[in-house]
Amino acid sequence: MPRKSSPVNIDPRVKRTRRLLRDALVLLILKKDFASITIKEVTERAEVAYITFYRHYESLDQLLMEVLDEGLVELMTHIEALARQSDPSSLETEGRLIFEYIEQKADLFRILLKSQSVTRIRKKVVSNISTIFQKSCVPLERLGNQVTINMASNHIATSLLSLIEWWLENNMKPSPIEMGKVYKSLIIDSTVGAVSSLSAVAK
Amino acid sequence: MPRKSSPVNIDPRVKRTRRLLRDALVLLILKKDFASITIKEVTERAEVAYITFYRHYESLDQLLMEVLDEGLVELMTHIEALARQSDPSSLETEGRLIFEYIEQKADLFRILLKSQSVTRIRKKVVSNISTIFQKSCVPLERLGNQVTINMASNHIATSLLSLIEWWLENNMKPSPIEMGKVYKSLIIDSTVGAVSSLSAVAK
DNA sequence: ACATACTGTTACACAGTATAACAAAAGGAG
DNA sequence: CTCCTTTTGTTATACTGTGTAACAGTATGT
Repeated sequence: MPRKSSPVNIDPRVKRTRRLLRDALVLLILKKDFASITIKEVTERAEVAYITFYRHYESLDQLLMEVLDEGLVELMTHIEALARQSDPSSLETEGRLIFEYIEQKADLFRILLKSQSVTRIRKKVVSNISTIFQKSCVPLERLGNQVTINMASNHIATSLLSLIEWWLENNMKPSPIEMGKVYKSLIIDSTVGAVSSLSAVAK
Repeated sequence: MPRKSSPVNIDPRVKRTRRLLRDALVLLILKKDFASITIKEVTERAEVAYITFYRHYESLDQLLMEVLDEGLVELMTHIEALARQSDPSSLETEGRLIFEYIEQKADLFRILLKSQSVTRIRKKVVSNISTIFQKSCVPLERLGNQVTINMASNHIATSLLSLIEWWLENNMKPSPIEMGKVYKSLIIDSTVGAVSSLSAVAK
């Protein structure tokens, strides 16, 4: 296993090999089911020796994680930045920007959602998005108890993922502008409204 | 492959073997990840010969499908029956009954949700629930266009699944009575409200 | 140009899949 | 109960993919 972190300068051969492996995996996932992909296939497509795979990764899962983390970090900072400016009047715009971003990176998202086969990844994504909304969605903090808030942010995260999945399967048919309205209405406003009504009953 | 359908009388040996294999798989799934389960393990736990597996199933996936279909048919008829009597005033009761049912069959549901690893199964479940709500949820039929209705029923189905998943992971902590309120407020009322507001804008 | 680090080739042990042939046991019809 | 059919068990085998090892070859940077 070549060293990776200590010196900031990574051997260009290592960089190249890892890029080849990541790209090969991406191409394969877009063509077939992740579960049916073998290490041999990846190394052949990447045109590196079979054993070279093991010199960088322990399993295909780990390689997949790296691929997704690459894009996921980017997505998260993007969504987080959008959520930070949670001006209620601009929620529709926030939604539009999310779906425009997805439109750009459609390939990555198809892979990410296909890879829900690997349940851990879905949970990680849900957990990340959930935390973001829990921190930034101001109205939720005031209303309701902790359990309700956990439930609500989990609801927002999973609903958003499902909506994205549905949208990609429908070939991104309603435009991002329309989806922005849907996002505001179906995901955010709905949830905030439900939490407040649930909390009102609790009092 | 022993014949199964033509005569209503199934050989008792076949019945026994298939039951042993199903039970063995269920026990194993509750203990470890489905992806790491081998056919050899299943046959050993079931105390049948290795090759006997292939005399009844083509793959572990197929066996898993049979196990889930068994319980899924039951769940679907249950939810459908509840949704049929969609008296708006009894939505809370409908929700309570769903979560009470899940409480009873917790093991089956843990397996079902763990098996989302097999993406096909999640899609099947979502599609089934989605269709049920699309048919029975009267308010949605009047409001909005077909795309919106598809999206909304998909939203209801995935949200319900996610909520069930969250509830099981939280050791079924808020009582079914509380979850009934959540179901009405967060899943149904929210969605209906959102659809009507989206449709109003469209006009 | 030289030591270092990475990559490629070949070989091997191992586990799981999938099939085949034959023997043994259990079920059903007369 | 007996006989024929069907199912199950045993053993053997080919195949594929995993994961590791040793050694030779190639690229990197100082």
